[in-house]
Amino acid sequence: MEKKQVLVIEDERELARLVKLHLSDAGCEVTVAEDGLSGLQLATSRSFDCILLDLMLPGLDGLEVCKAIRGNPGYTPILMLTAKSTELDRVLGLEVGADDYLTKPFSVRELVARVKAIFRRVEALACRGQEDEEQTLVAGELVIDPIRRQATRAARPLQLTAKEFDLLLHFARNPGRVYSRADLLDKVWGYGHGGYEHTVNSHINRLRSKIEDDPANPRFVLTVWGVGYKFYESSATMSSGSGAVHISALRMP
Amino acid sequence: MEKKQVLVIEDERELARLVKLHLSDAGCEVTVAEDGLSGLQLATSRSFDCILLDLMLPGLDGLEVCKAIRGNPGYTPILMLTAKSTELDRVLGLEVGADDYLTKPFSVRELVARVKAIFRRVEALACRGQEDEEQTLVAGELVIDPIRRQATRAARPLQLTAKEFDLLLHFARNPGRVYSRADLLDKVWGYGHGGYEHTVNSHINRLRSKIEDDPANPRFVLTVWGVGYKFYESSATMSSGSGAVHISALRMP
DNA sequence: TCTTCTTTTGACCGTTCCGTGATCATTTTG
DNA sequence: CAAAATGATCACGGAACGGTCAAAAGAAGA
Repeated sequence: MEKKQVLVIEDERELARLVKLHLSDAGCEVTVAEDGLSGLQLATSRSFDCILLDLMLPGLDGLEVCKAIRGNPGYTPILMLTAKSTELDRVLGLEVGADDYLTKPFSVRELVARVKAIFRRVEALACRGQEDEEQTLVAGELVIDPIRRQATRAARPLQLTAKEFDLLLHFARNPGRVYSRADLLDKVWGYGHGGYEHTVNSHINRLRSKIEDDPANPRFVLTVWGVGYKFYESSATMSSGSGAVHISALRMP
Repeated sequence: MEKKQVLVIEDERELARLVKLHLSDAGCEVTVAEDGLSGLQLATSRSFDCILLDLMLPGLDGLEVCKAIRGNPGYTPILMLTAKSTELDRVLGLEVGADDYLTKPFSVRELVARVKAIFRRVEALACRGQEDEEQTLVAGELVIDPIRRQATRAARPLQLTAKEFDLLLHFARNPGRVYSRADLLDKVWGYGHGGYEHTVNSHINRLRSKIEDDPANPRFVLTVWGVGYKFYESSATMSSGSGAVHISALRMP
């Protein structure tokens, strides 16, 4: 499984550093924003698996940031960090759409535990607890089952060849990420394969003809001019999500 | 690999002796200080790879020592030893800049494991570079994601060509720094590209037309007359200053 | 071995993008 | 204030790139 992407919006540098350190230890890829605005912009510009949000921020307030994030499509769990533990804050935080809540001072250990708990909850809902390698992937109306090596579109099974399937699987496991042809030759064909990069073209072409409605205007496998290809990344579905899981059930009681 | 230098600041002689023994076994060079003041003096007079610091010390308190060490230049990981696990470790993690903490009683085995973990982190940090390469950058309302090769302004994705994106990425990674056209040709086009410097003009122009509100009065890519170009540097005025982004603008289209 | 399916290679065409030159605007210098 | 130097803007042609299709080469199965 890819590293979990965590966004930390926190202006106290020392705390941010510490949190980043320990979340990295826990196997997360951490991005830090030091004020509300840049945090909000990051959150709306790309997808994360979890957002840690300080309530007290310079400039744009944490509550505002939270509201704004929730105003956008897609659902990312938000863990709020607050200075005071008054009932008002708590209610406010949850009302605005935070999933969990932590009051300062807290131990970093506890914070990491809460983040992990969030991931557990997401996985319990989204996945069926299978091995990551065997995880069935969903992207829009595409479903890719690595075990059966079977992909379907809108419940209709697709007749993909081995390379086509490997290609699609690799893309679907890394949505949004841009790969050069050389990268793809390495990852899908295997390292040190002296083949022509043009070969990739051909396979992309045939893959598109099978999975796209209109291969000339692809919706899944997109061309990045002068660089390579990338797979469509839906901001509305979760990275590991099976279908459009609406996670209001993720809220803590 | 050279032996790691560890400083142990601990007044209980028996514990200090035990810790020293096991850390030496683990291949560390251990120095012991028996009170806060001498520990602090040692920590500031020469460099260590890691500091074990007891919270309860005669004379100068552990917290004070930690703060004092952090007040000095340089960064040494600090592992704190605390007596009770209730309020203390919470305060610890936040207020002062400890990297990790252990609550007494602890097994020496665990302590050694923690110290090793700290060294792992430091090393991972040192031979890092990939993470920085992949870091998403934020500059005002611009967000630049190298992995996806996608830049957004106020959550709206920008359609940049390969060269335009590379140019922007190079600028964003070195904000405030002035580059001559020749520099940019070297860095973005590649060393030994016999092209005209005027080419850079053209690309800057096109880039501006895509990322600037008013390309004639650019806010991101600035001209330095007679020299070249530089990227805007966020200053203290950034969060509230000219980059007045309305939150409503951060709604996804 | 033969057949069939898959993969690779090659050739052609359309599109996009980059580099260049000409021209206009702005700043600096004398 | 004028001339010179530098930068901005724009349009165009060529080159690089990607898409497409078909044929050749290779692999798998009967």
